[in-house]
Amino acid sequence: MNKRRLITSALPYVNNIPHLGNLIQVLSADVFARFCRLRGYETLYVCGTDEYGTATETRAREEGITPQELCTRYFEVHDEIYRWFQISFDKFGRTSTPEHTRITQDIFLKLHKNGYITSHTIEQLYSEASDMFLADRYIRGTCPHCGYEDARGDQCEHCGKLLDPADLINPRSLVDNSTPVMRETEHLYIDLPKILPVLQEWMKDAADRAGWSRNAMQMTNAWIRDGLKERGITRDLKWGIPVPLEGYETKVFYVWFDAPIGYISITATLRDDWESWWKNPENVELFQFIGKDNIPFHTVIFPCSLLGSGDNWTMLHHMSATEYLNYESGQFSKSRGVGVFGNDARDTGIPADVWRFYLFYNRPESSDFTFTWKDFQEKTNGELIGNLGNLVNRTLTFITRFYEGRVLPAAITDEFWRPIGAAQAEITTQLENAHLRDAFRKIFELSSYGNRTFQAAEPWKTRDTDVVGTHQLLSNLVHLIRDLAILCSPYIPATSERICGFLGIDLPDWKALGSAEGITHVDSAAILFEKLEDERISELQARFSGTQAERAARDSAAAAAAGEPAAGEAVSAAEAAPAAAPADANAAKAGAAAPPELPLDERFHARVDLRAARIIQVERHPEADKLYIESIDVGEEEPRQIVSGLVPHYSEDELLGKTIVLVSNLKPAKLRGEKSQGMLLAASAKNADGEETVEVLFLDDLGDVVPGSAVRLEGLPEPESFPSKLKVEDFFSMPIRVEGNQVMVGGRPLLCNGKAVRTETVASGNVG
RNA sequence: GGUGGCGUAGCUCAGUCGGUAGAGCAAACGGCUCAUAUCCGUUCGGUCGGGGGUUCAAAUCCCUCCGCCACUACCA
Repeated sequence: MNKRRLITSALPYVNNIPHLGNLIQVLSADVFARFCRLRGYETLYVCGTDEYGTATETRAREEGITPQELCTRYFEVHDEIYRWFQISFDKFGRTSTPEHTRITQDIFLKLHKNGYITSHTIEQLYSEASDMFLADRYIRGTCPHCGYEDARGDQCEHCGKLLDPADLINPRSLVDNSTPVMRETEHLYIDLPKILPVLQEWMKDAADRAGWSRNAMQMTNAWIRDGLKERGITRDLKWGIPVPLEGYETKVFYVWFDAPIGYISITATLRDDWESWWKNPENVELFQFIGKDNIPFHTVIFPCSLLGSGDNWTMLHHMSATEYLNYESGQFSKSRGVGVFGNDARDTGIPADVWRFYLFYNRPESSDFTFTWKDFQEKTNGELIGNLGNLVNRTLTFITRFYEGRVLPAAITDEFWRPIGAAQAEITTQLENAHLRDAFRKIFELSSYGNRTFQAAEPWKTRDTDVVGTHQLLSNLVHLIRDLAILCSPYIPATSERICGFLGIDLPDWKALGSAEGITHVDSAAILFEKLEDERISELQARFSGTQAERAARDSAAAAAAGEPAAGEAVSAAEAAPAAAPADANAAKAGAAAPPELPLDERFHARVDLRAARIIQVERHPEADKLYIESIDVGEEEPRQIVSGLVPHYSEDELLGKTIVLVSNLKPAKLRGEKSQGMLLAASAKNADGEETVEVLFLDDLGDVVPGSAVRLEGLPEPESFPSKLKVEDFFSMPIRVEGNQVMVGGRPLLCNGKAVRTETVASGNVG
């Protein structure tokens, strides 16, 4: 009677390592799949790496290996991480398989046959030398905006502007160094507007039947309301699925078209009867677990591909779209390497079940959630250990110690079990709806109920006066623990198995809930989890702060600066905060409320994040007389661009290679069209004739100043974080003075590397 | 710029169809000793981002402003 359940989680792009935020989707589907199996549904959970596309092709080219080799390498990284987290895939596959090619081409050909494919001719750069069209990234040339000579075709790394490769001056091919020419090329498009009526027909009952999350509905409706457009589905690449159509032999499908088809093809690599899952809507329900950034692809584009093919596909039933997991005061970021990644979680030595516990206890189900190490510690110690772990431990040790481990049969009493039955029914319903977090919290309420009962009955007092009654109470609790093991097992499977081991049973299925049979004896009991101690948490928090590049820099700096441990500490603490710039609510409130009351020096210190930075490139602003555009190294992964009005005062050579003081958390601005991510500090004074003297604050005389080092006021503690987008007015409202060649704010000298920042020519004046 | 989201207790988050603002943690106090300094109970704590509107009644619906985030755009 029950339908079979087909479960997917979003295919991770193979090119990078998943962080905790990404893992939530995979883990969510895992919990749901484990629950479905325990409830007796015939269940299939598939996932795998999404491998085709420009990103992997380019990366492989850079590393001098084939895309397939690159993908295999990364596939193994993914695979290993998911294994460590005990994800119970029926199949974790990949998209670079013959099955994938076959099914993708089949769907395409049917779309084509049904008139849902159009073609348009566009102009694109072409390499005559290599006889191929060039993807945007394979072209470099001079940026028309900033004059940078090595700008990439899709975006200039120097000024950050998005480019059309056709705009590049003197374009050249990265493949063969030839000069590409414009040539017409024809690309295929999927005609979404034409499929729309079919989509709407399907959506009419699909969405409310399965209760899509609100954000999924909103986004989908907004998409459709704003009008669907034809979307290009081909690219002039090699690493992809060939387009099986005459005249398109040199093209492949664009990765977003084939990626979701991976769900299907990966199933096909697992079993020959894959169509009994994917072309069987009468008997199969499809549950998809994704992040909210992926919603339209799964509710609009992919369904359109399937519907347009005309086959009788198993369509999306339930859509579970999680919100974002943020990290400490910022966001997880793959590109910047901020946060805790799958391999990091493993390297902490904290067991997978503890991570699973925390991620589900706080699953961002209806709004974003912020991961903090402190909260991780509190929830683990308080809830997982203090509540569940303690109930298991106190009950089992009690029954072992005072009853030789014997458990009474038929220990059911209505008073004890009725609330449990009600709670279990609720938990089951919530799990059916994939409300994984609410269900999990309810399970912990049930555990708390056990602790409360234990406490109220005071068996340590009654075991002599009411021998049988007390033994019965404990037996009841043992059966409750058995139930908790069942309920928890989708979330923390290894722990459930251990608990069952204590009880001398195999993990029962869902039907065993509420029964008093099956347990006669407690075999053993052991501590389930180690507490997370303060020192360990502080250590992890420090270790995983900042970007991965900063972590590496910190490690090497720590090694180098062995003689100055204190300074090393200060630097690492300083780097931790500003990298994760976006201020959390607390910091924002504090920042807004505090300044007027604080004296100038403290206010400045709390708000302005000054950094040492090295000028690595200087050039004139093409559209301004006084402005230089500098590229500077602030110890971050990417150099920053700043613009400063120093042309009348300094030549390019006088600036190049120098180390300056940067206001690093200034809100970025555009000066004459050029992005400026910060401001360098310079002192100025007027001489007797009214002429202005300007002196940039150089740090080169202060010894080896590492780019990115903090520049701080003397004698104030390092702030925990800074405002991320300090307004210019704010900054200028806090005057920096030079007095006696010493740079001061509110009477306090400015230090870098433990030495005072000094001027040479400007003995007194203002800095700005 | 467009689209969507978010802003609720010190912290992290719930709050359904408009009907007396909730939980957990933290803090303070009390109790217990089977248990990993664990557990149980009590208390404290909010101008629901600001302002306006609709309504007998607004965290909830409408308008507007502020702040933050994501996606997107030949915006700079």
